[in-house]
Amino acid sequence: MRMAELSAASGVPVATVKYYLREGLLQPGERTSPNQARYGDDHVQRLKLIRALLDVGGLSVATVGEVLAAVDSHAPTHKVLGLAQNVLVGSAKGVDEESRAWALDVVADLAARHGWKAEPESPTVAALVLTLCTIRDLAQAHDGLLARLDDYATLADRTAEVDLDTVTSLPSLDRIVEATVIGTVLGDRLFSALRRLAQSAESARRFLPQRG
Amino acid sequence: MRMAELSAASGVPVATVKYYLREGLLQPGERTSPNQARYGDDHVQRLKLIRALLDVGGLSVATVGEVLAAVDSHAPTHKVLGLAQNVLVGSAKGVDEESRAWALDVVADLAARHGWKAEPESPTVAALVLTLCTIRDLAQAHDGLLARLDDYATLADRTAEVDLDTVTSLPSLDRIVEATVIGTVLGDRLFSALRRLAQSAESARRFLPQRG
DNA sequence: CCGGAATGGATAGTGAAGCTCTCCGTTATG
DNA sequence: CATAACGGAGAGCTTCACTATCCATTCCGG
Repeated sequence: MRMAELSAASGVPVATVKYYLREGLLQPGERTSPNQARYGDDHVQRLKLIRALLDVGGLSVATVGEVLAAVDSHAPTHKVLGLAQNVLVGSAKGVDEESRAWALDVVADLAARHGWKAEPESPTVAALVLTLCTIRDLAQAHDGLLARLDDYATLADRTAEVDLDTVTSLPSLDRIVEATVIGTVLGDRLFSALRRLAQSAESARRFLPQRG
Repeated sequence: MRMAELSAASGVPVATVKYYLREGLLQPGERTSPNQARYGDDHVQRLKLIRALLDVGGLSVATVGEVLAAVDSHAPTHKVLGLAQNVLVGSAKGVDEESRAWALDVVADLAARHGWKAEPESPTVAALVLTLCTIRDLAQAHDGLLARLDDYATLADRTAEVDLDTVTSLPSLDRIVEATVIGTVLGDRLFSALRRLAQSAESARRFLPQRG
């Protein structure tokens, strides 16, 4: 398969494929001459994954590069997931030390109650801290939301169980990390859409007059 | 409060405040002269909300403008939430008709089983359709994930109940829509971080050797 | 085996987004 | 009354994700 065919098979323009090659998102094809290369089905698959992470997952090209590099290097799964979480974080800038300490405390408590391991340096914890600080600063639904953190955490536990069931039901252990990345990034989008539909229905159930 | 103080109080640079004024995200201050204005605490609050939606929520300036306009116009809550969902959608371009029909079918079934109302034109359904089509196209965890859609939907129902509990526990009905927006946008980030931590713990529980 | 098309690779350019800078004439302030 | 800050408008800047143009080399149909 050559460039034009790869482009046709994946739906990604030739110029864009070249760009992904330059950025290291896509591994170079197998050389057949000093300046010719051949591509395979795995390149098509990889391109689809890249587009999914970019378009649906909303990751940046740089983040996709890091995630894919981690996937290819057979890094531990949790590390890859942490990188995928980088969607939003950017180092939690602009949070003052007092808020940060408070949030870390909240997270530590929560983690202890739910048997989680919350390392303060992980991107996930950073994201959580930033979100908690922002909620606190906005103050609107502050205590109400914090009082229900445990409820959310319990639901997160259940969701994670389903996530792991999904992943472990996969046949090929080879692409399991890749599938986990897909599940994580697209799973977030999926769940947030489902949650919105459920909110709508629940809201109607509570506030609209009963019929029937 | 004048421009410089507003900037100091909110942590947003003067030039950026002016930019948000131009874009209509922030309502103009109260005029004290033909070309002087005064700002209040609500402007500070609004600026914090804008930054939260931009930085943590990841919405675009244009989307924030639409969401805030909807909030200010006392539009129905579900409409405001639909707008906030626009984070990712962009019209679900590039999905062929067959995939689209399949996904709509899946969503309709799911909605029927869970008592949801899924209008095909809503941004939420569009987001769901795009995500489902992408998952199907990637094929990796395809059937495994689809087989567990109902599980996720059930968890989404539970989450929505907690969401509604949080919102209805608020005292001031005035800012309830605003609080709902915050809860929705930041709630997604919050839940996804919790889910990641829970996944990590669950993964360790299943795959690491027991200790103790 | 020859000539036009396609290829890999490099460099430069494009357009959108989100600010940021500079001016300007006016107005508050010590 | 000087000077600093103000509101407002426009242009400029930077980053990001592509996209377009070149070029020398290589493939491929006749």
